[in-house]
Amino acid sequence: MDKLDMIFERMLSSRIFRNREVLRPDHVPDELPHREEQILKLGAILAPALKGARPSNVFIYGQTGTGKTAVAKYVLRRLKAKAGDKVITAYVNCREADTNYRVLADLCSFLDIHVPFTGLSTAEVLRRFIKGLDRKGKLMIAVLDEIDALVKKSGDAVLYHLTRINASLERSRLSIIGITNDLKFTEYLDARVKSSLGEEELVFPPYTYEELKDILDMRAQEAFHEGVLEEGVIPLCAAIAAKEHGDARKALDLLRVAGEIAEREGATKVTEEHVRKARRELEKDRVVDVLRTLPLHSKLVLLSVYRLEKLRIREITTGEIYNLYKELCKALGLDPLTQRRVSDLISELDMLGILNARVISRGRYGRTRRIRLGISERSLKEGLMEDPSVRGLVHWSLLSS
DNA sequence: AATCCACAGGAAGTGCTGGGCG
DNA sequence: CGCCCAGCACTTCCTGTGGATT
Repeated sequence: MDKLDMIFERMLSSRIFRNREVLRPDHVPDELPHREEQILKLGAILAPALKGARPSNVFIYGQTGTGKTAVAKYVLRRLKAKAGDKVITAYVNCREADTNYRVLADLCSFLDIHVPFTGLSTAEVLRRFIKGLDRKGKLMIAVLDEIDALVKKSGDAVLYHLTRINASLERSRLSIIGITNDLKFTEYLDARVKSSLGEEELVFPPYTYEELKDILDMRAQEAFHEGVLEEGVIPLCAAIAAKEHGDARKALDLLRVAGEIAEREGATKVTEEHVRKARRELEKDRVVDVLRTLPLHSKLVLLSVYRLEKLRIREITTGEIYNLYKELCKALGLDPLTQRRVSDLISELDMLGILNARVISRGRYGRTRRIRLGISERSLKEGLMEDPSVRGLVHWSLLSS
């Protein structure tokens, strides 16, 4: 091995990580601690598939990072291993495929049916799906993950059709596993869909602090070299995640990023300080990432809020923002959007946590929203500076009066 | 008790994109 | 080719409202 090889080799062979992939959020491990009960229950529900019978539809509830997706994927994998070609398993993330059309198109792809990503009517895609599935003469088990996102955005029409599809199938059958982290969302569902989809229900409780520690311990053995984690690291990750509704994904993210930071610094050990840095970095990355990809007019709205805060305006309202926003548009030679639209943009920014907007009534002086910035000045600048069309305005906003 | 502000936020419609079908 | 479709960003028009002021 020559010197160059050694440089490459040092890069390649991490002193920290053995295999960081097992800390990634979409990794499904061979063992899921503290989910035995859910695994067995889901397995029991799906077991009839082995004899060619149609399992009941299942509804899975639980907060983010409680293992819903991992358990569903895990059980399906095991089932598939036993059943072989007799069953077709499908997984659709409804946050990504968040329209009726796309969900159906995604399902079709598991049957090797090509559908264009636009152009057909939804009814036509449904027809093709039914025809394609029936031709297979098999059972299909379809996981619809984050199903609440679909229903909130596009209604339950597709779910209605999918739950009734078995009536139109002669040789095949379809079972649906719906996953949601929003417990209240079934209120939006048609009663028939609700009862059909909820033939069986599974609840995933949040992980406790102790359980999170177990999960991290197990994964850390695979992910890190021996002895690189300082003693308090895993407890700290678990404690932070336990506070946020027992979110295992968060715990794993913290551990992974802490490791990455340690590696970048050339440290030989991962310390609690690395975890604290990781926490800050994860939060900042999230915000900056959202900011960067914001449409231009949302950025201008945001800059207006920023400017008004700089001017120490006591109560920033929709109207004040709109006035300033119009000026920014003029300065850039853009046609301003209507106030109605800007009001919606403010709501979107509120939902992203970038702004805090609260409806208040000032009596005689009307009903409006009081709006404040929900992120640090540093994140805001970092997120907006690289957009050439607003960079100048960021500087301008810094000047007072 | 009535008024009225400054909007919130629903409903419906428009124009455009990117694609299909016959 | 002309027409249709879904989705999106946006506009237009609208009704509703909490509470300080009259």
